[in-house]
Amino acid sequence: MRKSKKERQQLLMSTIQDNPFVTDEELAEKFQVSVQTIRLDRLELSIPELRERIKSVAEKRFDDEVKSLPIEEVIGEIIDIELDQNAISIFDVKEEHVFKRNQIARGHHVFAQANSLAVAVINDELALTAKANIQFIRSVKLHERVIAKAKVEKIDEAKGRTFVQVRSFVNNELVFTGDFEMYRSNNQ
Amino acid sequence: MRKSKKERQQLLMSTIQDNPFVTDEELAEKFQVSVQTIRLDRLELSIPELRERIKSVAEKRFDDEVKSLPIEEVIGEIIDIELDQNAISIFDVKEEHVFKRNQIARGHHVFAQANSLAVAVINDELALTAKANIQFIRSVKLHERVIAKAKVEKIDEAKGRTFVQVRSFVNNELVFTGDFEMYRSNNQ
DNA sequence: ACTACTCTTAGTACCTAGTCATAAGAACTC
DNA sequence: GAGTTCTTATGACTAGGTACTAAGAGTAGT
Repeated sequence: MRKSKKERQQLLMSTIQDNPFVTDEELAEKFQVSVQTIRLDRLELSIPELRERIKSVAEKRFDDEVKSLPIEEVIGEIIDIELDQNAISIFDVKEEHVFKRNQIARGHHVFAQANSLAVAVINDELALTAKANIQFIRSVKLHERVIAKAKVEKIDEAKGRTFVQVRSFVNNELVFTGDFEMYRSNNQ
Repeated sequence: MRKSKKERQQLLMSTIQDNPFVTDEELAEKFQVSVQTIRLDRLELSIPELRERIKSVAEKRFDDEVKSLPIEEVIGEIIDIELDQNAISIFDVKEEHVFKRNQIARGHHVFAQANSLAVAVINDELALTAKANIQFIRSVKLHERVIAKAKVEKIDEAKGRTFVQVRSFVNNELVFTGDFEMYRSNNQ
């Protein structure tokens, strides 16, 4: 037997939701009603026509592409630096940095902030990370501001190594520490 | 003066490439030719009509979504996984991952691949990194393909910790190792 | 100068997947 | 049986095309 109007419209919504590429004709066939009925339904439910639906899917994809490019680029903003001594950077945790399920920042973003600060503090053309010993003390959540402080512990000119300690805080609470052993580029 | 046919078709290609949402009429206006000429050009260049272009953009987005839902949270692409045992992912180093000056991959990308593989291999709602001991053995360069292999070393049910070792290779050469101590979410 | 050829433009018929408006029949509810 | 809602049909119109035919403009070869 054919469904009631309400039932049909409910199903119509979810059908289009998970397949926006379906035409009115296909829907009419599916629900055993006329094409006109489907169109009335869409009108009542404010569901745009096939072509508009496809277009908006395509546009969203375009937006996403523009958005996801610069994410990897910036790993915190350096607000203070004294080369070969210390440096401070801030990093605001946004939607794109957290696990969706629990809003906890993914470890590699917190690491990336610390690591790139360790690279920046070194007064050299370019430093590379050789080793790191890191510890995540407590998880960082969405919208928290992480302040990373790097301190150069020791410079071994002979071996071309520099040891940097980075501590990251949220509201003065320690959330991460890392001891980095860095190559100096002249030794690379 | 108006461009030659070849020039116009070259430009037409790139114009549509970076904005598939442009109509023949807009193109005709842009190149100061008739709509029919644009259509002949598209025919010669095998460029589909606006609606087909939009549709294919939308479809690609859909494909991506299906593909990227389970993997999205992982840096690099997982190609093999046995939960609580081992996993393998590949990560191609592109322009956006390297220092411009020397084409060497930034450490945090290599770390991110290893770290997220360590998260993925754990058979649990969600794992978090507690500690990590990492070593960059040799630098990874632009266009190299990093293959990370994660191995679960020990599961401490009582403490809710899992120990994972990750080794990353480029052409069978070890470039990175990391020992990760992971929280299990039930203990979080 | 005439022919041959490419390039461009115009026009017609047709298509899909719709919109909007009007009308009328069918099915329920009071 | 009347009133209301729901469904279907019909006609006119739209965007953004395809496919095809036809004709004029410009250039090159002989």
